Amino acid sequence: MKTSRNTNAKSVIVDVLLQSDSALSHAEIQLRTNGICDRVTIYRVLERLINDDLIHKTVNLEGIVRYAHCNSIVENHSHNHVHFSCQKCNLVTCLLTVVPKFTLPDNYQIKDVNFTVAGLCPNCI
Amino acid sequence: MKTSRNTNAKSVIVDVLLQSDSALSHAEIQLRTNGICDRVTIYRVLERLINDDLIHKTVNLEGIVRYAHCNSIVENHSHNHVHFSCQKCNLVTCLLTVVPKFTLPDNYQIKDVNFTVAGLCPNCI
DNA sequence: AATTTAACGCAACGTTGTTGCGTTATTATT
DNA sequence: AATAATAACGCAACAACGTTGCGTTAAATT
Repeated sequence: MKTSRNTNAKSVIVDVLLQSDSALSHAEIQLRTNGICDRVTIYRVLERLINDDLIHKTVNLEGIVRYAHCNSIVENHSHNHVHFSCQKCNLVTCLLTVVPKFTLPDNYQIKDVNFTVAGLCPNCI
Repeated sequence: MKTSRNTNAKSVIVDVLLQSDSALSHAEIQLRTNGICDRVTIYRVLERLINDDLIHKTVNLEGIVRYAHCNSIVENHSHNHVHFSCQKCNLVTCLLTVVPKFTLPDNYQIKDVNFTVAGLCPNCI
């Protein structure tokens, strides 16, 4: 069985995400890790962290992928909350309390979800 | 005022989208238009069609952007329905009847929305 | 301390999307 | 129907994003 090892790159990237209160793109993470590792490594670490369920991935309306740390306080947490993408300051934030309600037709099997709402955040109104 | 002209590329691309019952990526549209125009033109036409509100854009969990024709039957239609992205057949379909309910905290101003649910569609279960 | 193998760096590549510019063709006007 | 204005086009070039292969490094286990 493949075990996930603890490496410098991994812990630094987790820290970067923990310290940020908005979701970060690969490029933004690369900036904040200050050349601690290769960009390919960042992609691979992010993939690993998603598998470990330490972070989750979200996509805004332009197709830009960002990553956010998971809410580790909640035990069996999921990622079905709304992500708000501000069109002015460009920050993407998790609205952990906003969980949309919907029901799919029969015979659809849900595995994952991405809810993004774009507009103006309170700071930019 | 800039008016949107009717061109061959535009009508062919609209037709391609009308004839498809799933949302299509730029690459998929390019294939189906069979070299009728340059790939840059496709991007520009798609942008125009979105402004004309003839099509809408959706992004799946991997950040792949796709386009779907709008439901022209409904007058003041919006695009707040769920898009289902099947992880097996890779088709992205509009579930026009599935409109999630949610309420944002105060002082958020919604401009646009993207709801994507990934999993297995009825054909692939 | 030695072994196993996950993780890494580097180079290379493919895809996606954008921009500038000269040319073409649609639409409006005469 | 001919002319004028300009939206749309093709082409070339480029930037950003993401992936893969391969030899090397360093965690974790024995």
